[in-house]
Formats: sequence, C-alpha cells, structure tokens
Amino acid sequence: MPELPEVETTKRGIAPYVEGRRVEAVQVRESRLRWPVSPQLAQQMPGQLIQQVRRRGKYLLFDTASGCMLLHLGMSGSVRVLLEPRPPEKHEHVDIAMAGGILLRYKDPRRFGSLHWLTTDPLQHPLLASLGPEPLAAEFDGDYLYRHSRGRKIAVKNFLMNAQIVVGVGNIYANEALYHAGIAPGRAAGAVGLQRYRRLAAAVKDVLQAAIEVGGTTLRDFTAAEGEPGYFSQQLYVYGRGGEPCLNCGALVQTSRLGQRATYHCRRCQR
DNA sequence: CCCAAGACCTGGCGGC
DNA sequence: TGCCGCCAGGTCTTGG
Repeated sequence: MPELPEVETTKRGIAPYVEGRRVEAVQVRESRLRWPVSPQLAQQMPGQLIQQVRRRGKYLLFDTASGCMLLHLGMSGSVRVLLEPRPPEKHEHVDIAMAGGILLRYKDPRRFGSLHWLTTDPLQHPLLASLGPEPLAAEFDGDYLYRHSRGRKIAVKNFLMNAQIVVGVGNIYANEALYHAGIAPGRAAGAVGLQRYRRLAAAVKDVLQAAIEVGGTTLRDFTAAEGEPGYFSQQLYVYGRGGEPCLNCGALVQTSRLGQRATYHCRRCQR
C-alpha cells in the first residue's frame, strides 16, 4: 500500500501515542518478513522509552536511548494503535505493548515489510546509507535531477522511482508527477532537459504534498476498533485510468509496462 | 557502473 | 461454487 504520503500519515497518526511512552513488551508471532525480524527486538526494546518517530523515505524509525526500531511497510503493511486489547487476527505479526495499555500492532499480509533493531546509527545502516534525498527537501530540485540523469538511458519513470536518486516516489506518484510535468514516462532520463526536470521536481513535490495533506484531513483513525485505514481518496489524473479520457485533452490514457510496473500516460499531453 | 529481470508473498478479481 | 491466471501501492539481488 504505502507510498511516501501513506508512511508520513502513519507517522503522524501514531506519533502522539508512542512518543514519550515506554515499551513494556514486544511479541513477534511471525518473524518471516522480508528479512527475519531482529531477535534482539523482543529482547532489547522492552523497558526503552520511545523518544521520537522519524521517517526516512518509506522507512519509519523509532528512536530509543539504546537502539532504534526500523520499520518498513513493504507493499501491504500497516500499523495501528489499539487502546483496548483484541486478539490478533491473521497477518497481524508483531505487537509492541506500551505503558498505559497502548498497543502498536503491525500487520502485513504479503510480508514484504521489515522490522530491524539497530544499535548503531540507523542512517548508516546499509538499507538507508545510500538513499537519495527526500523529495520534499530543498536539495531535491530540477538541477539535481538533471545532473544525475546525464548519460543515462533508463526510462525517466524508472529513474524517478530509483531510491538512490530520490526516495519515496512509488508507482502511483511517478505516473502522476510525469503527467503533471508533461513528460512521457518511457523517455530516456538522459534525454530530458533541465527545464523539464524543473517541472518534474516541482510536480513530484506538489503531488506528494497534496497527498500528505489529504491524508492529514481525511485522517484515518489509527485507533479505530474496526476497519482498515483507507487509502487516500485522492485526485489521480492517470494512475489506474487506462482507456479513460485524459482529464486535460480527452485523449485516451495509455497503459503500458515499464520495469514490470503498470504505467499510464497521455500521449498528447506527455512527450 | 548501468540496466532489465527475477525474486520474495498473499489475496482479490475476472474468466471459464 | 471452484480453479486458474493475472494483478497489486516495494525494493533487494542477480546476471548480462
């Protein structure tokens, strides 16, 4: 599920419940995630105070004085806060029980997510060390994209989805941002000029920011007793709209595959 | 180094 | 209703 806006919304939703709270117990019912859940998590996290929750790309970091829990939601992961005890359902793999009877529960049907317990600088961990800049940071701009794309033949959509270039741009927002920037997704990254990259960087920021804001207002209740936090009811211009008219020019939205991912674009508006 | 394809895993959907 | 193939919001690993 999660692209960057979903992860950011999750962070904002759970932070008030976990920051400043002490972990009492960690229960791992299924440790076979993308990587085995760190055995140290259940041994070392209890007793620790969660100082803050941070986000880096699509990772969430839970800082304590003695270590950091690194969480990725993969394709189908979610976390929620339970205020009342409730038996775990299928795919609810991990519980972080905290003071005051508050429970953080991790669910991930496809098990593409991950949970690590790190005792050294988490940003130096191999999974995080070579990540590109945050898309909403000032350093991510058209000049940055232009510089890093010179000489590269990869399709600009795949270039944009490369976390070493920029984090947090998944399939939905790559499709949407390219549409708003008027760039055909299959064009070679090295063949896109500076002005167009400036439009693209701006579109990435706009589209992510708008989705985060919708996430904040639609706000899903992370403590609701039932029902999954829904996906953003967002304004998608091309994603999932293959065969339907372009909202700008009326031409039919094209469906294709790039890097084995569903790709949508308007041939008239994107060149 | 760069790039495309394969891998991991489960569930939902459409078609027969 | 049942089975089958295909699809899905991610990203690391492999091989050319």
